[in-house]
Amino acid sequence: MPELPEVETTVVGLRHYVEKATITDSLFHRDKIRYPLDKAWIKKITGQKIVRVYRRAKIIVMQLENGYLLWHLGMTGSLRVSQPNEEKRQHDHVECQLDNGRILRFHDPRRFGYLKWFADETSMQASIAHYGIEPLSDAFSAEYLYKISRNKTQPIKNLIMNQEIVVGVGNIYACEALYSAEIRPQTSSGKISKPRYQRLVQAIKRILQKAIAQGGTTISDFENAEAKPGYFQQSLSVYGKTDSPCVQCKTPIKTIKLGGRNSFYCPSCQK
DNA sequence: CCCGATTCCTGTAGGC
DNA sequence: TGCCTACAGGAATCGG
Repeated sequence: MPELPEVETTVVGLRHYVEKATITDSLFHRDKIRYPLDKAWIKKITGQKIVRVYRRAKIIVMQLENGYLLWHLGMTGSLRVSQPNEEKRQHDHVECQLDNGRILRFHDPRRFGYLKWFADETSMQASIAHYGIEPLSDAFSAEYLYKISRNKTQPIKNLIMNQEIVVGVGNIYACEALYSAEIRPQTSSGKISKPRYQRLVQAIKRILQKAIAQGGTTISDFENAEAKPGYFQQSLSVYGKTDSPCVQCKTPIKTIKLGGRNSFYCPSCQK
């Protein structure tokens, strides 16, 4: 599931091939993925140079000369740059031909991802205005989480996965960070002390940074801009490890459902 | 306001 | 071996 590290890995990989390249043609192979793909966008983006590529939350933003393309990878999406001679694959829903010969391809078997086009910065910004702060910024601190969580009974895992509070943390990294911080995922966020939030914030930042350095996590679908998998799955301690011995204490890893999502934790290490 | 349930979707895994 | 069902979940939306 693409979370912040996978999106960041994709953006860094894309940059080299697509920044300063011009879109010469595009193909939409479906009427919609998560949201409708408007064929009128093709005319708008043809002939446009890709000025800049960056990440905001789990979104890949491509600034064009006359607007913005926003890509979301959803659950199983990837955005890659194919060589001119590479065949299109099944589930490649969007293709953009670039003037350097490469082809930008959006691949997404489950189609939870999306592409949106905006004509100006104001409308683009409005569409992402609900997003919270970036976890790798200085604004993401123990003080911030402590303050925002007072009087909340919501489980801490749900809180840190709430994209209106902090962006980019999904199921995998939420589980891993809570394990590292020795906090059970179901703990009431309002009952967590500031020192424990300090541990959690540091764990989130450290794990996200390490995962970026390892090119993200590939469980089944994720591939980077060059169609290569990540390596962070080797460093996972609890995610997907139901009944496996905890790497610290050998206690079997437990699974519970929180907010409809599987949550993995060590009942001995995490309190 | 806040919570959980539902929806979108297909590849994969497990049971029989 | 093959068929069927359950499950995975990001995020928008809906209902209590």
